[in-house]
Amino acid sequence: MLFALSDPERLAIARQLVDGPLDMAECHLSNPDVPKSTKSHLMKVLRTSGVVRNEANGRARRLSLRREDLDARFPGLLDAVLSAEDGNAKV
Amino acid sequence: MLFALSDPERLAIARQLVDGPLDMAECHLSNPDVPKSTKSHLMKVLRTSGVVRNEANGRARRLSLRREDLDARFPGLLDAVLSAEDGNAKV
DNA sequence: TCCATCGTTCGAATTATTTCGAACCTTTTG
DNA sequence: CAAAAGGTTCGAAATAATTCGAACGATGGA
Repeated sequence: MLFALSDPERLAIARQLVDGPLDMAECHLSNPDVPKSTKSHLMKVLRTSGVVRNEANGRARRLSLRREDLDARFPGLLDAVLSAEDGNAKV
Repeated sequence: MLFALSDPERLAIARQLVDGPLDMAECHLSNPDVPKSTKSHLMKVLRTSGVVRNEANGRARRLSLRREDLDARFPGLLDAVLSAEDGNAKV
């Protein structure tokens, strides 16, 4: 999990999900030109590390933070990570 | 910082320093047979990411957690990481 | 002084991550 | 039904991180 969030792009994704689920297309990367396979891979890392959920939603994909699971397993960690340095710093 | 702590060995080192500074030789790795250059490199990652301090102490090296600095920059993060899952889980 | 101790740094080899295009799948729209 | 939209997966190439031995530096003791 720490590894998944140690990448700025992945951390930024997690931050976008803090206010509720988003369809993949609504999740923005810092560089809007990365190919979809790359974006998909970023999601996969977040997914396999247990940070996000990724369920089919029509032809889209609904992404959501796995808050409960994470808070249960690592209390305080997610909050600390997501709030760290107001989102603009290397974490 | 998250990256530095996302490695189990480095996290274990950080945990050993939570109760106070230690000389490098007193810091134990899960595998006691790793060469010193490898151990030194692990420390370097922790050092350059700002997690630990490493000052000369005679011919030894005194390692210490940079608690204040880290708590100031990432409030709650260190505590959450260090206490997560009682130290035995992948974080 | 000379030598052993405790670590660091360097470079090369290994291993792991990231990145991207192409092929593919499913759902929606025309 | 065909084609477009939205994503996933696979494989290969490029990057980055880890690992280790060897060479080095400083300190402390004989």
